[in-house]
Amino acid sequence: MSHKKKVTIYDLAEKINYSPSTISRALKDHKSISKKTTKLIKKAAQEMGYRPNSLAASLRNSKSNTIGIMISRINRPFISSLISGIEETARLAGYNVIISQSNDLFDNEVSNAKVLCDSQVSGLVVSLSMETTNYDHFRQFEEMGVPVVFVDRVPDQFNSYRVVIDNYRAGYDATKHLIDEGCKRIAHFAGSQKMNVYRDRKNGYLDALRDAGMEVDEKLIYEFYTLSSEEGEKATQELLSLPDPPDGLFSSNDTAAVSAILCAKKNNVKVPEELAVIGFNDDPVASIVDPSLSTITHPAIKMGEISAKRILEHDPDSLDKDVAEITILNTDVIIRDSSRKKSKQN
Amino acid sequence: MSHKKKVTIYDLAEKINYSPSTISRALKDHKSISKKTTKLIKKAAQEMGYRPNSLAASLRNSKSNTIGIMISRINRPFISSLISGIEETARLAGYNVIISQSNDLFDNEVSNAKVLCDSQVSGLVVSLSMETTNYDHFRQFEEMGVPVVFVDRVPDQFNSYRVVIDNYRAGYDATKHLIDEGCKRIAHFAGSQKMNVYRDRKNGYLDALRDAGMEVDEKLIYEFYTLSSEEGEKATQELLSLPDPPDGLFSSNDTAAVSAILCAKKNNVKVPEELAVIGFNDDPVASIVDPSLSTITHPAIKMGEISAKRILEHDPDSLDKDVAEITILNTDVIIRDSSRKKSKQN
DNA sequence: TTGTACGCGTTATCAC
DNA sequence: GTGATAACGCGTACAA
Repeated sequence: MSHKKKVTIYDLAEKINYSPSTISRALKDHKSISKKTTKLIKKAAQEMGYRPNSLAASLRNSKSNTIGIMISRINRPFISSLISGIEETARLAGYNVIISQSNDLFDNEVSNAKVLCDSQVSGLVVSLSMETTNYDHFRQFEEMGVPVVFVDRVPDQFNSYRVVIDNYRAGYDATKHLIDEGCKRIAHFAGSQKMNVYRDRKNGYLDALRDAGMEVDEKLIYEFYTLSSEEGEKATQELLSLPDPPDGLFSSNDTAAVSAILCAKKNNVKVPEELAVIGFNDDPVASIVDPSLSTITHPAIKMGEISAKRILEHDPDSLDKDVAEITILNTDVIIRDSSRKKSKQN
Repeated sequence: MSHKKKVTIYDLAEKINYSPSTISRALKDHKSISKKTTKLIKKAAQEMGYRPNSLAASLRNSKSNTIGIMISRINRPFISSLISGIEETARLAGYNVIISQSNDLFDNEVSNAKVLCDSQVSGLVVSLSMETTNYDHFRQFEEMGVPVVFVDRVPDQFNSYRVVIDNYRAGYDATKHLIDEGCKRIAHFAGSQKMNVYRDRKNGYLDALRDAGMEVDEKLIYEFYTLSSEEGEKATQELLSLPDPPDGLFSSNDTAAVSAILCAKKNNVKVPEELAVIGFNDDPVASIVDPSLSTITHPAIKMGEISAKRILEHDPDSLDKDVAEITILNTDVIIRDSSRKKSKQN
């Protein structure tokens, strides 16, 4: 049982006595081919089971109609939704999507970039690894005229498309919410301060405190590397053991926030009465944990859609390469039970 | 600022006075090229910034070193972990990974299959859409000699690689566990009976009941389409309103199981005392919900790794196309608080 | 409106 | 050990 040989436009040409070029043109509805021949050719193509060889087309046009995605890990709610948004948009435009994970390691990111560049992707969507502070490995795309869109975790100095949320504002709003609920000592779980997202959120937190005339207590601020539940659990334990424990907590992600809630419960500390908690991302767990977790929305799918669109609509001839096009999306505070000290349900 | 032109092996050849073929061979450590020239050529390639054009190579070899993935939706815990496992394995072997979502629609699956086939993927990993009962769109891969690996949601009659868990056994074990905990009336949330996974789990459930001499009550069995939390909530409400409500529930996924727990709590029905619950998948929410949800493990990453390996190790010359190679992975019952009627903590 | 001829970058085959 | 040549399948000036 040998494999069916592929039918090419040459086979078609021979079969119905047209030149390969006519076939080629007809197949993509070129104006210069008469309706009749076009129809004829398409019919023949159908009958002979012709299938275009996109590899050949890509080589010829030196563009692959493929969007490359570089992320840390796929199996996280925010990331997988982001990818979902990209894929959906790309597919509708006839683009494929290649993914590669860095596992938050810089070296992986660099080698993945190389692979994707060599694969001639038409564009790249990137959410940086935790370790990345050097962005030279993205230059190669620039040099090839391949648009790069940074999403969420973006570099500070690199001219390119950027799709982000207003992390500062979100951090500010989250903290402000806790203040409004009556919190007097608010702790913060921050992520690596090398990353824009965590740095901005922390700055929002700090400014919200200052604007409210509250003192910043460094003992209440934790800088985590991964914001994992282990880290969250440990830090919460420490916080609750303080002589003057916090009565509020703003965590830069939901994972750590949830672990804080669970840890508080275990220590018989009432949430939200004794410790109000707000997280970040609105992961599925946020609405499941008891009490349900207040959090900040993170429009993952939408960010994915926009990122893909940036690439699809990218004009290669556009001048002004020096202008960074940045898109900032809104976030909302979702108030659930974990932070409702005053206001009661609804 | 024009784009840097690409350096080809011809440029290299011209520059250092060797033929393109020698360059080509040296670059891939062909035996017949002397160590010295190989070294020389590689050095020159480095200096001139040569980058291989994988598109051209793919065209020439008519293989793309790319694995295509077809799934329903990326942003679900099981699926994203599955993809993560595939990607990791593929990348280490120098393969790329293309993903496409069907959104559980048959038509999407068919058109995605066409796109991936035309993209000349070296292999395909598929988890079927909810609607799929016809598998003709996978024939085209067979005809091209492209290996297809079905994962988790697999067809009943299609000779191909298959990577699955023992859904029957898992369903049996889950039910048996509830029986052992003393449940007398056990309800079941099943998924579409067109899908192997849900059908097998249900059969396991039924047999476990029978083996225990318990009667099967159709009123306690729900067949859902998506096993969403909405469906779970509604059904739980109905179950709890029965004159003789169940005291146990085996749900074919965690999403519906969690909604059942929440619904029970809302109705002041004690879990597990009055209603013991066990789910399926071990999603992150399972350990967060209160009481924590007993469930069945679903080795997503491992299934992804195995699927990728099946493709990487596929021998195109292998005979016996008629033999389906099927891999069955073990699952475990994870006992948490939602089902511990008798045995107390630890 | 259609055909001719060449190039995209690589690699396999056959020579030397 | 190395070189010349012909493909892989398609698209596109240029010609007719």
